[in-house]
Amino acid sequence: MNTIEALSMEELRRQFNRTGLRFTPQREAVWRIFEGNPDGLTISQVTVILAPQKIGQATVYRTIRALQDMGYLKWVHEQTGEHRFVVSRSGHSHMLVCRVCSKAVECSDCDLSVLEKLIARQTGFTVEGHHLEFFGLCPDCS
Amino acid sequence: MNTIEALSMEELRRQFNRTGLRFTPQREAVWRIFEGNPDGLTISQVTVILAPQKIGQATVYRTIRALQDMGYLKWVHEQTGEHRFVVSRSGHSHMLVCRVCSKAVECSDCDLSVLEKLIARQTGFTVEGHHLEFFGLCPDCS
DNA sequence: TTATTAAATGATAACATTTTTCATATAGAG
DNA sequence: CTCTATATGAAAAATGTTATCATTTAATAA
Repeated sequence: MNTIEALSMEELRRQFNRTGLRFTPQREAVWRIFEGNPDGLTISQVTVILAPQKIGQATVYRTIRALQDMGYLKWVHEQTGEHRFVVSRSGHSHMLVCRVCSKAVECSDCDLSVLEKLIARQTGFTVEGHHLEFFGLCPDCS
Repeated sequence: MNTIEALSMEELRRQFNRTGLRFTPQREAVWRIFEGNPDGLTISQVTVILAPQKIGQATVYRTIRALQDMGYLKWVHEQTGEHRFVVSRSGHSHMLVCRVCSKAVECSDCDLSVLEKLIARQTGFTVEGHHLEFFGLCPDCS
């Protein structure tokens, strides 16, 4: 579903540097965790995984926020209300989450522009964007 | 936008009782707060408003959760990450939130069924539902 | 390479949010 | 009116997030 090729570490470093941020071993470690877990992780999960490497939770929070700001991570809602963060390879996209196994896939060809125009006309709002999340059952859990 | 008539207190009481829950003065007070604030409130705002009436925050939490489970409240994201709860009078609907003044309106004629079918075909998922939130500028803030 | 410096780190504290506990009160049913 | 399971409120506990600050270090430029 509209997947662009994997991001190289050097590319990611450039993305960080472009905005005046530094690409540290800790940040690389956080990114690797997400790359290795396509269905996403909560902040607390990442914190636990990286604790043995002595990477503090403050760093995890800061890095996830940075990756999110750069558009490399998207979040979806957990049933618990917690946020789970998932790697996003396409630009703007929506998440589709399995209610049972929490598998998450990205779908980016969902065109809501027609809907946005309709809503704009009906409400008088200037619609700037949206957050859309689908949930259901993945093929394995169906 | 597809608004059904206001919910009477007796009706709300029946809804509570139907699920084995009790309709208490505290729960009525919480509901009244939401009815009087169409743009919604965060939990902490409700807590502050009801503090003089000596309604504990635990009760606020419990009541909001119940109202949410019954479908009478929907939440939208605050820029802070906090949830703001808004009365929902139509069955399924989407929220449209102003980035500046936080005005929130509901729009329920957004038909995503076509999109859901498309996604189902592309991913193999059984799509059960979605959460959709629009944001932008309300007419006053444009 | 090396020096410089602004940003990042991690430990801790501070803060905020949410849930639990439990003795007491009370809504709803009979 | 009585009875009982549920709700309440106050406080504590648990959980989640942000801020602080001395120290380290990535990136830049000499």
